[in-house]
Amino acid sequence: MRNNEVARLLYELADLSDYFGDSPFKSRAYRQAARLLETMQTPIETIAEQGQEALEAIPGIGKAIAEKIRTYLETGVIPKHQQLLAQAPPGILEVMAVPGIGAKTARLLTEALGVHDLESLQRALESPQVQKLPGFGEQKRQRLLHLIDLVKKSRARRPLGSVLWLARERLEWLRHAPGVRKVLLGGSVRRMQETVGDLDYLVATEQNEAVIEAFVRMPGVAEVYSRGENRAQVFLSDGLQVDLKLVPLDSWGAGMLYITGSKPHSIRLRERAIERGLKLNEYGVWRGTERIASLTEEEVYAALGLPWIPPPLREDQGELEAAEQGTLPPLIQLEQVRGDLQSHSRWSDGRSSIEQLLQVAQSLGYEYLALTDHVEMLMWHGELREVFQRRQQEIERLNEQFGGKPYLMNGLEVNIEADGSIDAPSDLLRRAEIVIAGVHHTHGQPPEVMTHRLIRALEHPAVQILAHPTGRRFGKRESNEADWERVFKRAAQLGKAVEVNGYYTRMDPPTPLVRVLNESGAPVALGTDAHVASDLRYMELAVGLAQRGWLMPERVLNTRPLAELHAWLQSIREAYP
DNA sequence: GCCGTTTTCGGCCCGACTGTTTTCAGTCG
Repeated sequence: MRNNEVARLLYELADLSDYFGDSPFKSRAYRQAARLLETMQTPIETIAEQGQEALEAIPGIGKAIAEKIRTYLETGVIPKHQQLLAQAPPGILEVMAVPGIGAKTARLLTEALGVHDLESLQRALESPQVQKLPGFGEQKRQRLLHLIDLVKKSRARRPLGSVLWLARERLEWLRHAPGVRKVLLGGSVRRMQETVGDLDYLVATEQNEAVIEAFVRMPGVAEVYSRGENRAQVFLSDGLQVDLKLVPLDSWGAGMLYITGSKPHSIRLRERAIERGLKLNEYGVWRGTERIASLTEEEVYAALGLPWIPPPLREDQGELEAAEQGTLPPLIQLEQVRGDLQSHSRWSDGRSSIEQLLQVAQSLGYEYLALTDHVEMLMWHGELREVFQRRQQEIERLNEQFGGKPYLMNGLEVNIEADGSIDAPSDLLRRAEIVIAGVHHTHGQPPEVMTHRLIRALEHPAVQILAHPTGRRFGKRESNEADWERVFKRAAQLGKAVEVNGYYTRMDPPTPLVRVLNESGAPVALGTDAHVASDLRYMELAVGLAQRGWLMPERVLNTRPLAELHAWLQSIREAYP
């Protein structure tokens, strides 16, 4: 699947187009097409095979972009992109990535001072000549010098799970700051997007100055990028950007909508307002100078003729159409989850004891917890069957001691070998209460090979759940490629489940594939893949991801009471003598 | 560059902040 690489090129083309002063609507079109590609479930090459007309049929892609995509897939380059890249200074895209340097400023710096990358930008800013440029004063010079360091430090998006809980601590800190009436953590975090570029907070207040002052003095702030009456932006010492937006209390709902985004969702809503002779901004919905809605999100959506749309769906991925037709799905909720279907203890590579896992599961109010230690790692503790036996005894003892609250399931996670076979002996597979299978080595096989491998694993009679389907790890490994529609459909035919994995560096499958999984009809297992007891909190991430994939509670195994879950496991087990 | 039961031409979301400016362009979310 080459969607992401085509998208990256289109983003670059957009920046280059801005740099050379082309119409801003042209770069907007490039960026929209790029975003479209990133969120598409179907490989763009599959669509391109059906001809250029098929590409042009995608809304947002017209003749010119279709032609570029087709040429890229055939030749590996987009001529226009190559041409602009050759004409532009080599490192200009990283220069334009510095906050505060856009296309115009970059162009000016290049033409006047030969700036072509971060190094030459730094030298130019340290030289006296820069202040002779129009619009370049001492303040701007200092500010940009600071920001270069920040860019070098870290502007990459981070996994949601690595910032979510810290972001909430900051939320509580803000809640108690003087003058704060209401506070919300919005942006991609509220939408439960798998990665986060910055933190966005909304505060309702009548004391703007006091709140802004508290915000920029918050612990961990390294750099104040901007501060005004109604908003401020800072960078933390680790490079993370944090934005604050202030609204009056009576604009709370409109403000929530604004701070939550996503941008394409907001733009669609504003266009919708215009169609109705209205205007939408962060202060409300307006008919002329009269404000007709603003207090709650529900009210604002209603003024635009729509029901409230849950934040994880606000991506302009069909949610507005569904809302209009009244077909928004009732999404799975965290409170409906009765247990966790993947966890690891010290019996394999986990760092908590089974009892520690149990205690956290109990504090979460779970009915059950599946212990799914890696079968090949049990051997670290001795002879495989003997270890399995001792582990089973410990599980039974704890179930007795705690009265089955939560009930511990004696499960196993097994490897899917390169050819799709399963690495565990059949007698152990029969004794395990739940068996999940995942790819842990030989990643990156060709899609056809991986497709057969996963389908063969699903067809193994002992396998009940396909774990972390694509194998991606943020910052380490891209998703494996396969014909996911076929894999998930096969799972559905077999009545077997596919996992939505909430471990913070996995979040697997990615959102677009959760949508494919949703369409397939296969049962879904939510698992945290906990390796420490506290990791069990990642269930929230699994649920968020499931919501982004439009999953409804009845599709999710974890919403079932233990007896029903056992019945489902048994129904699959019966085919395995 | 895309798009169209008002349009195939003329639109394309809306507002805040910065820095330097004698009223605003550039940038960003």
